Amino acid sequence: MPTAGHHHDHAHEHADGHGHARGAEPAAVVARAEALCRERGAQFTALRREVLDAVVASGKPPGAYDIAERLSRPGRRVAPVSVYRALDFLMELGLVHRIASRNAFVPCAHAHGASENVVFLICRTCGAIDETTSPEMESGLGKTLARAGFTPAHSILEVEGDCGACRGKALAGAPNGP
Amino acid sequence: MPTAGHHHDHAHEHADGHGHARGAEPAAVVARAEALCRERGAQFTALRREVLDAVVASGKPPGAYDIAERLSRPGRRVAPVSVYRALDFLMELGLVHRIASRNAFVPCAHAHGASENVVFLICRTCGAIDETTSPEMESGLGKTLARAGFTPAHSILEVEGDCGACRGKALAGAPNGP
DNA sequence: GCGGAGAGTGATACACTGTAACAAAGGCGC
DNA sequence: GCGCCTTTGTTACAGTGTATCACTCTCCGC
Repeated sequence: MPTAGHHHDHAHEHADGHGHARGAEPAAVVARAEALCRERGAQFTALRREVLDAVVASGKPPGAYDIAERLSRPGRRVAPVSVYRALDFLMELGLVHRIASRNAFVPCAHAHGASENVVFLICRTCGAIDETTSPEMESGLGKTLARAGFTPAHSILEVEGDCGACRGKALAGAPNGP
Repeated sequence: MPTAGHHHDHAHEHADGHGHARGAEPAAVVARAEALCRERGAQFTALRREVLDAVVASGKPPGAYDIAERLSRPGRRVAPVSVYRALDFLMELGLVHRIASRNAFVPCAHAHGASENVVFLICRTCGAIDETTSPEMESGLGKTLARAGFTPAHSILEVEGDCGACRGKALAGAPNGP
């Protein structure tokens, strides 16, 4: 699908209170990116914008090579290494996260700067990756780390399972009852 | 270091109550492996034992290619693919875990079967990876997942930071006070 | 405008990580 | 022994990420 379809498979609205839309408007993301770039004296170049767009618009989190392919057309080849550089930059800005268990990238969906610890919900059925936070989890983890004498710098928490929408579909389609 | 040096860099004892030694005796690990294999009618072959030994004995969590190199000698080459197969097998048995953020493998250090959710503490200084559990974190996370309507299958939680020993050393060596 | 410095990109090559496919060897029950 | 399955060997390949160097572009001071 060469056209930027921007459809979001995960239809369940967030029930908790971290207040943000998962499939944020690309325009808003771009605006934030420009602000962050100004702030640090960096450039929000065409390539970086295109890579960010690709991550935001993609239905399922793309890999770096997917993005490279997506941005390449006859007459203009974008090498994976360029994509990696752009992704590194966007990750430093906190606009993009890397999913270690999938080698994929997702747009950051929370107002960055508040809490550094996020939880990724990876649906093994539809492949969508949702992002949320869990203050309770965080405090519990903090206690455990303190007990172990470990000073955390950053952490990754990725949960694989079934999102509400897919679980609903599976139950509706299955012959055996819930 | 071709000899199985089995030194453990992380000297801090666990303060919590999940009661197990991190650098478990290889003999005990092997015994458990044999029991698990009998249980499922699988074979605990020489290769699998060697791969398990390599993971247990290694000071820092090795990658698959490290293990392959370690097991290879002039006259006997162990291909990475063989190591991957052995590792997959050992992971199914729950004897080995994979660290997604490092592409490395660690021996499972807890009495497997109790709680499936473990926390990996990755020291960015000495590279050692400790494993623990956090029931508080788990319950907090469970609430968040329930709120989001997400049904978890399994999750990975990897915290990078400084272990107590390394942090102590850093403070002792640094000119500026704590 | 001009020129230098640094940021950003292109391009190639390479290292590292993991898997597919098929053949060969070994264990186990009969 | 024979058939069947598990396990391993071997080769080739796909996927992921980095190193290096050259080139372009932008910004900034002059």
